[in-house]
Amino acid sequence: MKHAYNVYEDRCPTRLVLDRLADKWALLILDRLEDGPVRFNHLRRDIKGISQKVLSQTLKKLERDGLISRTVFPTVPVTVEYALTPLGLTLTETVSALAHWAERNMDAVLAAQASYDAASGAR
Amino acid sequence: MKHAYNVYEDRCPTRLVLDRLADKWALLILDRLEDGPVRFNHLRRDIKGISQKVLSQTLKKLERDGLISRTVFPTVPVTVEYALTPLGLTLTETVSALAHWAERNMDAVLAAQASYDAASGAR
DNA sequence: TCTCCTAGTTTCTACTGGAAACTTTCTATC
DNA sequence: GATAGAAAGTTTCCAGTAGAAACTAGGAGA
Repeated sequence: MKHAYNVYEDRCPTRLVLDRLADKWALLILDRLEDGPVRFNHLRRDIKGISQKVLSQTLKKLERDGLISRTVFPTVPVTVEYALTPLGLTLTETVSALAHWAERNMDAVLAAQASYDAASGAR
Repeated sequence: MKHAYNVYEDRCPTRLVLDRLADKWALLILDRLEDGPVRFNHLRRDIKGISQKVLSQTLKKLERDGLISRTVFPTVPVTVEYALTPLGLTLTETVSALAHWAERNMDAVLAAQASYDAASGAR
């Protein structure tokens, strides 16, 4: 198994992937899809604060990268379902680890921010 | 163990943390610091393509969040060393998993992009 | 007929990223 | 003595992107 790729290199294509993953909304979408397929407006409602534009842009990018699939059902008002691909599935463990690290360590981060702000404010 | 925090909620402070971690440069910096303290210009040289402005901004934010520490040595031209804090250390496993997922799965992503572009280009 | 549902696109503004130049303090070199 | 270089940034400018809100389209239901 050769590892010709190196995230520290500029021109390296892994930078493009890292750019995609290093996106708050992309992480939340991937994490939300972990439990099964979800429709557009359902995602929109679940992921509080995301706009329709950014949701559709992000979904399109994730689909292009082969991380999620888009299935259209010709129902009455057309239904579109998004789901993780096998490739996307290999990512969710890492992604949810990141999201839940934030939940677990929130208190420590808030405390650090408070003491940092107190120190620089007193300057 | 209470989990009052939820990344899917808008106003939730975890969103702030997720915003910080969902940053290409922050991830690369944390990953680069995993092996020990590094100086400013050393980081700048190692992480190809980062600008001085963004490097200093990102370091400042990570320091504020308590993930890295900044130590100034009053040497001839002043030397500044950045290192992971214990809190930051708890993140590196996850962060490097993300960075190296990109390296491992690059080929699959590039293939997916190519077939996606071929399909939509033929439309 | 009026309104809501689906899944988006469009428009506008405000913020942020990246490139390049400038700052400051000291050492070493010509 | 003047010049250049290295450390760690800050400042300036421009372009691209995020977010908010309105608009599209084609039915279903009151």
